[in-house]
Amino acid sequence: MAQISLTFPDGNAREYDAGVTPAEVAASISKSLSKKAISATVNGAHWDLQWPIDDNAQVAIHTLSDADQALELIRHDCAHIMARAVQDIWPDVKVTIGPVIANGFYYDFDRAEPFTPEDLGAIEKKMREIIALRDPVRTEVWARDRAIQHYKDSDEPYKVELIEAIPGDEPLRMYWHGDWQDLCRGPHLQHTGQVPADGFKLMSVAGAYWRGDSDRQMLQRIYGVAFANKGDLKKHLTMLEEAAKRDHRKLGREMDLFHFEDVAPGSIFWHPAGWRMFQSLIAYMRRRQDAAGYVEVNSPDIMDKSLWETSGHWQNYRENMFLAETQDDREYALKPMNCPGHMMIYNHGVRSYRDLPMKIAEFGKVHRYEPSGALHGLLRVRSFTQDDAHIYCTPEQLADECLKVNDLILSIYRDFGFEDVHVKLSTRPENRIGTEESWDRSEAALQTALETAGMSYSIFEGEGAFYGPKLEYVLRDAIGRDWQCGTLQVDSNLPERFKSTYVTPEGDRQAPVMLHRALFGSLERFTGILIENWAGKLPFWLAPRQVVVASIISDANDYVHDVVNALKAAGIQAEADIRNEKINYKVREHSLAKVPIILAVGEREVTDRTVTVRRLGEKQTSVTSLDEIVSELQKAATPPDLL
RNA sequence: GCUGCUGUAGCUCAGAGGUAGAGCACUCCCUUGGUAAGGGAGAGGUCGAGAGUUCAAUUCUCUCCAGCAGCACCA
Repeated sequence: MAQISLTFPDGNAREYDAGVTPAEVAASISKSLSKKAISATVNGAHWDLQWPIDDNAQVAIHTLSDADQALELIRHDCAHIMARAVQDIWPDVKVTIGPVIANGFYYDFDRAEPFTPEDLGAIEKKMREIIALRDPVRTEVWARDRAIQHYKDSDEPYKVELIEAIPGDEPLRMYWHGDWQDLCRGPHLQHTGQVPADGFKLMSVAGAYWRGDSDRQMLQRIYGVAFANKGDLKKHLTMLEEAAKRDHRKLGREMDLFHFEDVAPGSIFWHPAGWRMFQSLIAYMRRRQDAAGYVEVNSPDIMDKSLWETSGHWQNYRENMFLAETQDDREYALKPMNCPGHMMIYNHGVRSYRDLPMKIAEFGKVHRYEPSGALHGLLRVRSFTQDDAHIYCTPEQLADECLKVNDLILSIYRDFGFEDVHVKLSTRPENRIGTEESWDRSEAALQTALETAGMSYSIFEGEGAFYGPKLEYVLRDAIGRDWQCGTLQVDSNLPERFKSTYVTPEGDRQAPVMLHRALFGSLERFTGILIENWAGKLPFWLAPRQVVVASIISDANDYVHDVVNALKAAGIQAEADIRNEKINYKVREHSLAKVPIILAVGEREVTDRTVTVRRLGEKQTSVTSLDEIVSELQKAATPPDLL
């Protein structure tokens, strides 16, 4: 038998027979390693302990203390153990697929009756029994035909379909533990007992389409989370609780920011405090765009169908547009996008190369009939306000304009405390319009902007819009969640459809290049993200309510109004609370409403012209003169771009 | 849109085939209290909408509407 040389992480090499498995290698090193081993890395590939190694290789044996490999295997084995548990309890359930996902795993099943929350408990119990069996995991490579026949015999139609969808006739890998068997790429753990019995939890069951296709069978998906130990699981569950506490729908109610009604699903009723915050965002963005050379416009909300036919929206998105019925014979639609309106503004009159770049911005409210199941608080609504702008420029200006947008986005996100920003670059899809040269130019402009700015980005091949490539800006919030907000898209479609031109220095007419960009994206959505990011405790300049001045005794009520007036005169949002309640009561109520500053005034403060300051989250109070607190809060109320 | 679950007072929730209850919030009275709920009284609900079964439906059945979780979608 041929000899091969395996090199270990410490640099030492040893000779083995070709076809040796990592399990045998581990055994040759030590008995304890052989017991603890879970998998290996062979020449960079994650390798099952049972897979043979045929050539010289770099080999590392993993144990449960190698977090990356361990978590992947624990989660993957959990999915299989769950499927086995389900088929143990309900033998007629059909299995499909069960991959590893962030923090855990899922498995999709086909079963006529729905799984109930009680069922999840029973499945968990059965899983722990399987783990306790410490069943060895076994794997074999089967010919494709044999595998198909096997699944036909065992009446697992989904597995048959999966195999038939795998191209070529490469052999397939089968796995077993106990009598239970699944088709799987692997790798897997050594035995079921390596899954920590107290490190996983089944979370929920929900519908999911077979193969992600909404035209196909709806399956039942059971989600679970799994970690290396009980402590990590608990940490994760605590994080979920923390996220639930930050839910902007809950905070929106508690802080009295907005609400929804059945008569307008997906549309927001903004209350005074929420609307103030919303308007602060618009005011901020208006200043930033003004400074960056944008001009603001406003285009009609309802326009004739013919405009939407010209833009192409009618053909592509008619199902998702709100239509307006009127007494005349014309058909109108509520705008789902601002761009066609901006095209009309651009096209009104003759544009010269001297006018470019022309940056048209609008805080336009767009309406889209989103599928009912997609609606979610402020994050996915049917009518929302975009901080939308379109940049018309020459091909030569394109790269520079992309860079400018990128810089503006980053600078703005930084003002909101978002430093961790990732970009997704989506390139030309199969189904597209425009010349290869214009795609080359557009993609290069976006990529160059990212490179020049030193951005972290990933490329999504073929994911671009049919009219041009796009960037999507993803920011990470205070508890590590990612939110897609800004977007920058190059468009060679609309200028053509609307026959837009500019006069070149030579006196010719040429089509401008057009950029679509939104920085917050949807103002409504961004507001929701900010609420969740700050858990409702927004920075003072953005806080929906800033100051409550509360009287301790009714004799201080007049002075309360003096203080409120002084604050208001300084541009601070202040309210009086002179209700016939004790100060404890007032402090509790305003603290729960997350008002950042409570100023309490009683007999002493009236006499001394002072206030007692209580800051949200602090128990300690301090006494300050009225003048001092006004100037301090005035500074705190200044938006970051005006500091 | 699809699968499952849910819908009772402004909010959080209990309840039962014989037309409803709690706490908080609200109104009034007493209380003027120094930093997370002072006391008392009162008002408030076609039990999401419609239809069916029944002597009787808020409760059971169906349809619709809305919400929640996920999937699909997101110009």
